[in-house]
Amino acid sequence: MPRTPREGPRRPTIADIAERAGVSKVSVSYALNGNPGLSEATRSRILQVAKEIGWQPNRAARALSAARSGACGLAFARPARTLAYEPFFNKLLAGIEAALSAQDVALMIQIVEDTDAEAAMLRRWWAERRVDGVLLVDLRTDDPRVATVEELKLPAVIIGGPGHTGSLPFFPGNDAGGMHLIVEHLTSLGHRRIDRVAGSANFAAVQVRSRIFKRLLTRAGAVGRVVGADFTSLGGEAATRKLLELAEPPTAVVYDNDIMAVAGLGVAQEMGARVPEDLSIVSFEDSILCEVVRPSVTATVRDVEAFGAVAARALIEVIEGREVTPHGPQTSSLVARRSSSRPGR
Amino acid sequence: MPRTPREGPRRPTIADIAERAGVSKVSVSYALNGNPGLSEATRSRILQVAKEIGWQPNRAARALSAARSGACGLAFARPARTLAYEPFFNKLLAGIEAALSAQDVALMIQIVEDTDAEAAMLRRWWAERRVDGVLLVDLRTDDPRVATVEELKLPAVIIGGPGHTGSLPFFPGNDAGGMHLIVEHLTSLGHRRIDRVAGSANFAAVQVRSRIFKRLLTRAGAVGRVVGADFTSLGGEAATRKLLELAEPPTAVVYDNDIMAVAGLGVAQEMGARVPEDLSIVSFEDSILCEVVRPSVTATVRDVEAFGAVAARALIEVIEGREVTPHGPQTSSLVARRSSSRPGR
DNA sequence: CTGAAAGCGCTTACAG
DNA sequence: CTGAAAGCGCTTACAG
Repeated sequence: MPRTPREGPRRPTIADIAERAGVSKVSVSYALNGNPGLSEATRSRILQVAKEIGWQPNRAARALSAARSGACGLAFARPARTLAYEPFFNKLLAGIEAALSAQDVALMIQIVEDTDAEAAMLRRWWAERRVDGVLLVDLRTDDPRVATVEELKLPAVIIGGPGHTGSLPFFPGNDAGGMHLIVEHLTSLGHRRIDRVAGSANFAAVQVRSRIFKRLLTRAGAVGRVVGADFTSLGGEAATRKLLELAEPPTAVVYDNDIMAVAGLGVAQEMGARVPEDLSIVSFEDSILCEVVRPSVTATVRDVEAFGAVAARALIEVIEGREVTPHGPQTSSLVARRSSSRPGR
Repeated sequence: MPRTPREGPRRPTIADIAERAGVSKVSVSYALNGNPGLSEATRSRILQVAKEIGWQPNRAARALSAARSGACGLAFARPARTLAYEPFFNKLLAGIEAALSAQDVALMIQIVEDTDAEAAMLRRWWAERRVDGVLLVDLRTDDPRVATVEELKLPAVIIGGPGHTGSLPFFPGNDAGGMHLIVEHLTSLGHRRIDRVAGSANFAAVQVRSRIFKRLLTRAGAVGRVVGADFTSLGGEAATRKLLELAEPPTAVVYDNDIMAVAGLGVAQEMGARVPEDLSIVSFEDSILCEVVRPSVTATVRDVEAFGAVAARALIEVIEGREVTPHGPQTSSLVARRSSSRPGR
């Protein structure tokens, strides 16, 4: 006895449309794809029938003949343990997703441990024709993904940069601008000893921030040290402790993300520092974390959703072989909250 | 001039394998799919060649002939504004993703505004043969998705329940158990007036919690009111304000998620209530938010990642037409932090 | 303006 | 144990 698969309603094909409209399958295909060479009357009749019977393209068939999957991929390299809390990722995902689905492109996602695993994943997606293009996030300074997509000629767009982007189009996250806002905020409050707890050093964005941070401090006649951490709360705590135990502790600390900033705040308070009187704290990247702690944390804000949407639309351009219009960095702003004030009061 | 598509390396097909191995394409297909009826020698030679030339199946071709996409879908109904902060979603996603990719199944995701849009999306995925099955999360009491997948006979698994699950397999999130832990914690501390700030009333899980909450209070000889909110910080704030302004304010409040709990904590403190001396606060659902605020917030914890993985594996069973082994609720535990103590001290 | 043919890369019966 | 045929549902040249 042949196995009886679950049936469910029948899914109409272009053959059904052709039959009902009294034309060939080819004409149906032409009408559906807006191909010229069909009378307006025929075309609209076909489209009418397609709508009536609720036809939707079989994606596999279309992909096979058109050599296009109609999907884009986002492989996200994060150690499993850092996954729970990711406002940046969520917003980015929402923006990408919205832009893609508006153009009827699906999004395929995969979470991997590191960028090497991600490069392997990209290779696999390519080999399986699963995706027409990919978005690359969290660009590293020595990033295997760039060479991989270049080699495969897989359409790709980098969310991040500049630097280390190879020949790929990239969308800078305004690291320089954000850092500028923060240093300006603190120096104008009177701070002259500003330290920074940086994210993982192999992130391209972190290097950009480090460079601009030094330059801005010098220009403002201030001094500052940079302690490396890894974007986690534990890293933020350890780095903060180290800084506050120095002979000449800072009057302000800048953190490369919200989670380290909030962790640093907790440690500072435990060590008896009053925030902001003894120590000002500023986070590069806003989130609800910065809002709910006491004192609330001053932070830079950027429209991450829009950022993701712009990059996703650019990827579609690349896939369709069009030129990508170069895009300036995201605009940032600074939300001054209770964790920053004039030093020593 | 024909457009020259970007070339890149060539992707080998089973025809290439067949040629190099000196067999027919059918034999290759048999070998690749572990189909019997091939000598061991032939099979291993074919697999060897496939590996050598780096063959990967063309997913579109396989999907078209096997009527299987090799992908599952997760459409996530959330108003855009609540998207930024979602530890539960992130953990669930990580668990689902890990389980699926371990079995070589891709994950397709889509973010939509509400469950009606999600039902429409499911219908579309089905019509396009984009997915072989779907995961349903955040089950509502009047959920259009259940009827939709039943009608389409689209394999589906519900993350949540019991109740409102129709004929579909479901994986309960242990709402009863979590609530039990919380009420037990508070009553054993001596609380007798325990209120609750509930999540959106149309969530099936919220209704389960409400029912068990009442029952447990009665059994413990305690009293309590339930104020509805919507899982957002604004909702949590308003509800808390309302409760604390009552003639007989509670000595403890239970919140249906971390974000409302933390928002409630802030409001309570602003209103002059000392936490936990005047008011104990407990969150149903732990997250870093509960850890970073002062006082830190007592919360119930469950292994959301494992939860997602179990459900995803069950979906694969359903897709393959096997019986789904019924699964008990997740195990929960309670992390007692600083926000809860004996009342009135 | 319209249609018959070929093909995308696989899998699934079926015959030897 | 092995292979030739047919077909999945589309699209893409090409001929009328």
